[in-house]
Amino acid sequence: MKMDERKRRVLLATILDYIATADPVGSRTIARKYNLGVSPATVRNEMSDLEEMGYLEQPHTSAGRIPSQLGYRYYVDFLMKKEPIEGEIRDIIYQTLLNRIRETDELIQLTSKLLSQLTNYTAFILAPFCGENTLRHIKLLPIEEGKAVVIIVLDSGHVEHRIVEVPEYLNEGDYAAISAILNGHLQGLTLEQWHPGIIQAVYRDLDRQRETLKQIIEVIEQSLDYEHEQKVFLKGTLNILDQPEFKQIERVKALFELFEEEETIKNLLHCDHENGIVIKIGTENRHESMKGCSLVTAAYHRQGKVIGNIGLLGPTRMEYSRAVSIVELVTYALTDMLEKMR
Amino acid sequence: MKMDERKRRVLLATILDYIATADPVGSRTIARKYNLGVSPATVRNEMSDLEEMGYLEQPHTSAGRIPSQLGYRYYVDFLMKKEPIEGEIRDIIYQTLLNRIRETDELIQLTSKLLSQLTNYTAFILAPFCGENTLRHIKLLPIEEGKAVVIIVLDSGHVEHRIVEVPEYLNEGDYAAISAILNGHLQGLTLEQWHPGIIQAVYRDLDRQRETLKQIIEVIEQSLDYEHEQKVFLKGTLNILDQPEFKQIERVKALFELFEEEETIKNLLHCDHENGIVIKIGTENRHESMKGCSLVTAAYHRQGKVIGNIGLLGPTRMEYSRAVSIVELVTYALTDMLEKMR
DNA sequence: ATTTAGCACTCAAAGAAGGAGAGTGCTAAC
DNA sequence: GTTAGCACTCTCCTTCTTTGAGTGCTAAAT
Repeated sequence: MKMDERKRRVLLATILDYIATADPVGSRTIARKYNLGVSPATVRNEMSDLEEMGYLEQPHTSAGRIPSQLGYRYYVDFLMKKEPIEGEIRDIIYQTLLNRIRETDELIQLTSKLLSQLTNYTAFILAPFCGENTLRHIKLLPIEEGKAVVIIVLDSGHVEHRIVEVPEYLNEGDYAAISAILNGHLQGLTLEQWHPGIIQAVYRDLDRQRETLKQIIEVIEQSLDYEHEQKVFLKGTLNILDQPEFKQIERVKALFELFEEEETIKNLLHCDHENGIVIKIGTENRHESMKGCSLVTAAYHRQGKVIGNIGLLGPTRMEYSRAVSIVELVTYALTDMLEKMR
Repeated sequence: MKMDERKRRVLLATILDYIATADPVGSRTIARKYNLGVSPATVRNEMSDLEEMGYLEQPHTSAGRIPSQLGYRYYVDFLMKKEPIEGEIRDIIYQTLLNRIRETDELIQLTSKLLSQLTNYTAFILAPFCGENTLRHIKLLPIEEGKAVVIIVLDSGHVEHRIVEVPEYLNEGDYAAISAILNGHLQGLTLEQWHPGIIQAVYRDLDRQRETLKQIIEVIEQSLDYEHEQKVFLKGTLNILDQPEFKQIERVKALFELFEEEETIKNLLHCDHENGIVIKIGTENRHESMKGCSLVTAAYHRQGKVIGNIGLLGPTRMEYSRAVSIVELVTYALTDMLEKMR
């Protein structure tokens, strides 16, 4: 069977109506509301064809039709028009974010909240990945007898501190010496560039403090490694509860449990964004609990390189056009803001 | 009407059975399962009396009885025996926590997770409050052109860092000078002890860097103030979904929304713990969304002073005896751990 | 004066029966 | 190719009935 213009119009009308009402759509409704200029009977024939082609399905005979996963896919790929987003929303986004470009984490936090509020779906953001981290600067500062804090400054500009235990007899000179030696050996290196020789060189230069050095090296390692991990920000989970397809607690629970698995979320968001936004519908997400959910994902950039991802999760019946427009807008805004923070 | 021994036994049996099954309890069940040595008819009379006294209620005539809020209250105050907790659980608690006494936040995080896992309810912990924070030490370190990090060490041992923008022309001497001046004026003071004179003194000593100082003073202020705020740790929210009383999405949503209001949670947990554990049943929590929920709370101490609270939230039909025992155990363990961390 | 057996009564939950309504598929006419 | 007409299907809603658990009351037993 071949797709023709009228079939496309019927499919589009069915999908739009179902997205708006969540009720199976009948031939009468379509003929009346979406003035196609044909009678319900004709629409009926077309719908029957569309069902045979796999784009529509019937919950049971004598209910209307609902879009199948394939139907949504066709819609998203060929029929959907991007919703023109009012300048108002663009303004809201920029105004909300512009005042908060001090700390990356805070910015991401805010962006994900904004995204979920604008759409009433659930927003994910993968925090910016700054490539292999190299160590710019280390400093060991005393805080009290037996305790010190290691300040770790990464090349990305990220700063971190960790508390370590140190011998009580250390004096100011010792602190300075330890800092200097660590800087001397480790500055400018990524974790991958470390090798036993370097660590041994550190110990050789200051063997008296072997125990302390060991601890510090460990926290630096953790820190380089940790920053290498992309944090996941998640907002608007409760929006799910407003969707009629999530009336049964079991589905909600399954999904919420999924939300707690960071690794899974990352995998869901990591896909090929060469050509911009990617939409994954229902089982395309390859995850039992995601059945009935769609995910709109995008990537944001720095200097032309992908550094993080944005995701928006809703029911398969989600308002794709609006979702895509807003995700796009938020992605641009975030890219902008991160550029400004440099 | 007077409470007598047999009434108490009937009430206890009803409550225990209802807690175990979540089904209204009939006279037959009680007479049979909880061998009181009397016939169902007698039990029926007693139950009727207990209903009149307000301890039991009927969902409808010809259902069994369920405990009223007052019934639970009587149970908790007079009938409940603490469940003897096996040493096994004590061991689990200590083993889990002992390896993690490096960072307070991590310890609290882990403790709340543990509490929720052991009980299958939702666990809250208010992070330790360390009294008015005084500033022990400040240090300003350069990180890159135009950026520096302020390291703030509080008297509680807590360390924090914040990034500030600085003029690009600052040299090493300037950094040292700024650090020294700030330390000189602000060391050992709480936020309350700050006054305009002190701030002016800082500016007088280093007026050239007025802009930088202003920023730094602001972050110190934030930091002292922020640490003054008690963070709320929340774990096991999804456990709620396993309870039959939370079949309707609306109730779940109301409760989850409550969970996002930190202030409200704090108010719920802050109550008079002079005599140990406090149990608040249903509307005793004075919060619409908490209808049908009970909260077992406790306080943990340092040097005899309350520094934080622990809460466990379940349905009013919760296993109070087990909950209380475990909350008690976890509270002791946490107090212990924090003592060791000093 | 309690306790208990007996029995009528009540009520929710579960099932059965019967429209109503929305929607379909097919056929025949346009 | 399109459409009117019509029989048919299936869910949903309502109403009715049945079932069973559990009660409350009364009168007899202890």
